[in-house]
Amino acid sequence: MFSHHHATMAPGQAPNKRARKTTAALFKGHTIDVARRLIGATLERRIPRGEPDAGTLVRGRIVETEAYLPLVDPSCHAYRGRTKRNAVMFGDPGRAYVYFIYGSHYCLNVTTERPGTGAAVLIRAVEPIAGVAAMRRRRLAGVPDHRLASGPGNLCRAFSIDRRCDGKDLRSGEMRIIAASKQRPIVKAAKRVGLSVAQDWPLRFYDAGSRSVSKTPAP
DNA sequence: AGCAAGATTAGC
DNA sequence: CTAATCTTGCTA
Repeated sequence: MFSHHHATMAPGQAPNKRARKTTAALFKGHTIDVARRLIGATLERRIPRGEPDAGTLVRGRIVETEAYLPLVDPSCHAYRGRTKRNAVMFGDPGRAYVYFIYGSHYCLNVTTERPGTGAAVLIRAVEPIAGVAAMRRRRLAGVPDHRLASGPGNLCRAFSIDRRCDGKDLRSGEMRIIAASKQRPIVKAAKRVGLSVAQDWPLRFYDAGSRSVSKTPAP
């Protein structure tokens, strides 16, 4: 079916040195920089076997993120130390940290900072690029294309992301993030959503020109 | 073992 | 504005 020279290369991965290098650099540096840099990057996922649309490549352009800072941020899941749930936050950067919330939703994060330091960036919304039909099948009827993966829970639903994805390396494989190759969009900052502490910290970043940015609750 | 809270969402 | 829904982590 696929003929790759390297066994670790995932189907659909560009065998391009420059692209790989840029992608590796995506997760380096401070959490806030990573959060900004992720705007305009591509989230890509291959729908797992045994599910509807298995094998389909689903893709979206990241348009909204939130930074959860190391050490000083009381709203960061790592703030009160390492637990079973947040363990991957304390591991290597560039991994998926996926958690379950409110009894029904998953949220996808990218781990940041060096091993031993817990921090992450929440991916809040992507603009669908490919696999729109597969996304739609997972979502409620009547949702317009541009809102299929808008909001962290909706995004995970559309991309079939759940706790099985926790700890996965996002640089390659069936779920990965590819750095934006061309120009970066205008990135604006705002308060993070849904918090009870550190509510005013301007650590939410979004593409001001995208319709796929999530609708935020009124202040 | 029991319990309260939660990085959300859809529906009224 | 609020109910839904259940895992996690903390306390006893």
